[in-house]
Amino acid sequence: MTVDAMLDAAVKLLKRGRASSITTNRIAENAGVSIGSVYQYFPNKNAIFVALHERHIGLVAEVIRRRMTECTDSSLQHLVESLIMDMVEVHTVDTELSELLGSEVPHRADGTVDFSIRFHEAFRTALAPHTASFGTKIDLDTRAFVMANMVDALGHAVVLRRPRGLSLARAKAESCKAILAYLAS
Amino acid sequence: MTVDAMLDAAVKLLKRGRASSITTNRIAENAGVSIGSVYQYFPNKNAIFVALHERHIGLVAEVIRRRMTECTDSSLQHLVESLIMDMVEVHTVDTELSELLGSEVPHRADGTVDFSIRFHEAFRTALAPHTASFGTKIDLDTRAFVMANMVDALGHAVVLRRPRGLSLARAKAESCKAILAYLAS
Amino acid sequence: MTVDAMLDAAVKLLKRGRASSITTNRIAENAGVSIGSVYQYFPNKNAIFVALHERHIGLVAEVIRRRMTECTDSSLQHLVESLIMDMVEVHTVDTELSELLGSEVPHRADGTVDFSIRFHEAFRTALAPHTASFGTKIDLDTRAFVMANMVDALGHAVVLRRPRGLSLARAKAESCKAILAYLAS
Amino acid sequence: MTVDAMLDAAVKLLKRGRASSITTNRIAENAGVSIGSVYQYFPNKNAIFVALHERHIGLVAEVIRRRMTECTDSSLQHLVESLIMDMVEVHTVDTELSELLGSEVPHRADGTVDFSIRFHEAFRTALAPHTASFGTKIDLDTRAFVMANMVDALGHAVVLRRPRGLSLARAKAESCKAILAYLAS
DNA sequence: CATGAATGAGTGTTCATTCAT
DNA sequence: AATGAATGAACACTCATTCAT
Repeated sequence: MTVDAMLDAAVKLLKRGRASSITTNRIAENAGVSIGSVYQYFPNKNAIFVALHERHIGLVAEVIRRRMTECTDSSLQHLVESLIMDMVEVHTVDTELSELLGSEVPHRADGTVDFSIRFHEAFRTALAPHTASFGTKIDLDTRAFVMANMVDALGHAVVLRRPRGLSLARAKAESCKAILAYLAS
Repeated sequence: MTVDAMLDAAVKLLKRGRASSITTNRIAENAGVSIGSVYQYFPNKNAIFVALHERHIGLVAEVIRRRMTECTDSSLQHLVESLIMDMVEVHTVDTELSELLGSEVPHRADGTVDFSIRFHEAFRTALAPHTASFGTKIDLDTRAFVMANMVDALGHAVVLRRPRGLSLARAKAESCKAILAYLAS
Repeated sequence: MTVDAMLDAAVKLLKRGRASSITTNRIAENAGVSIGSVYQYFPNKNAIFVALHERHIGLVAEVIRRRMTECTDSSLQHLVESLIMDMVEVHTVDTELSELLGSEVPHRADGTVDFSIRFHEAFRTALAPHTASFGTKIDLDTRAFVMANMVDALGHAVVLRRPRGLSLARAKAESCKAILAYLAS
Repeated sequence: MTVDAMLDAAVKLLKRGRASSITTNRIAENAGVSIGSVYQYFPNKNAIFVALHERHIGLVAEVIRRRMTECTDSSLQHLVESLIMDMVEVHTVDTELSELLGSEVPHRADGTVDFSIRFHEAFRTALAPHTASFGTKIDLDTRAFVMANMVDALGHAVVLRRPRGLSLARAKAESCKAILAYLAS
């Protein structure tokens, strides 16, 4: 698919240099198509970045959504562990890209929305069956808000900012522990 | 100070448009100085962004460091509550700027380092006196890693991504509860 | 050819003002192309000057080389007279340009090499058949060196620095006489 | 003398980089004075180049003029040999500078005049006593024109463009031979 | 659909020059 | 006289975008 070739080219360039050094012509060249073709599929340069984000978020969304329907009847612990596992996996496939999408590629005017906001509903729904096991009665929105942010932040940090000396397995386990501790509180 | 006028001009422009639409000439114009003067203080455009990050991080760093020395003899709860309060306060002063610095201003090649990495040592030191009250014996590095990321993520989320319906006070309290729950686990 | 239009525009500007007052944008404008097109054919401004030199030197080189092969069997006198004639002719076509290329257009870092060095081999080869008629036995390299410099210097001077009162014909004749006198010595 | 310090600084920069990379600020810095002081002595940048040429030409002029008055009663051979010696000496003191002044420093709008034109009168006067020894009766202007150009061209070439394999002494001797051969013809 | 030469507004940056101190 | 911060016009060059083929 041509579009994917272009996005891949953009990713390749993103990894090579600064985001600001990416040009539409270079994307075309790296994708093996002419610059004209790029503009057949994208109205402008920014649309390429939007598509890049969307491709990445789409991946995350699918994984998360699938896991949540899968875990409808599972324990809270299983749900949390699965989610962290998924997040780590998704970001491990292409660690560098995950980092770059977060830090280099502009995403304000993208219409791109933050993880915790985008998946708020999903987290709400997933947590609903487990309200009984919460330590205190707190409305679901709040729980979903805190949990989503923890999953997002720890999922990224475990892959991208883990201090040497802390193994991946331990970091994942610790993240789950933290989230579960919160939910149980 | 001329430098500050330039940084303020950069912030002003950042709030108006896209980061990529900022030009050195516009910064000069908005700062009320000539473009030549900008280049007397900054070697190139990127240095302005670096300085912008540094000014912000410097603020955060000072607040955090001060609080941590202040809380040497306080309870863990007081430390955590103070930190969250500080983080929220720091990002409330200029919510929009905080958002922008995170999402729009490039900071990979800046040499700018992530919050949890930058303050890892500080968190380690601050947690050291409290190991006794941890639920399980886990090395300090791990605790500092998870806590720093929680403080960072929740501090930001509380100010910038709080769903309507969740008050600032509740969000702060919930964040503290989450962190303390983790430390106690 | 677009490239030639650009070089011609550069020449035109060179004649109008100082070399340092030439700008790439003005070259584009005068050549009737956009600035972008200039950079499609030249990597930078200096390359335009290099090309300018090369176009001129190419002309000289062709004329000289052709004459030398033509004169393989001619007398020394015929060779010298032909060369001076050629040099004068080449610089008379565009006297002003010749002057400018020597005095205004930078040519150190061009990789551009001086006349006597560039054509040293050609002169050596052309003189080889005539060693018998030299007054003294001096190695060819030395003869070629002196002769090349005389041809270059006098060829230019005759066209560009002839004092009023000295006709072109007389100046040419005198130049030939000087060179032949040297070779016969 | 401050002025000389500035000119020396200009020369130093000229040797280091391209002529176009010389800036008035860098000249000031290298001369150990402030940019303001540069403009106390020179009305603009070009005046610095003019002064540079004048300092160099002044040297040559003095040497030549002195030699010519000294040689009023000498033989033609002695005059020629002395002149070539002088030219070579003058350019050997600072070979690189001589090269640069000729090829890099702009000198059209300088009012700077070419060697053969500037010293035409001097050569005329110096040759006047020797008309008897010329091979043919040719007017002095013509003789002066050809000789001046030969002295200039060969004087430079001997120092700056001598092929390896040709010693300085041989090159000088050959140059004299060439000039004398011309005058005797 | 694809091409890629051409476009030209706009960018970061330089540097000759000024002038208040 | 000397200073050097400040100036800002002007420059070389880039790159998103178009459009005739």
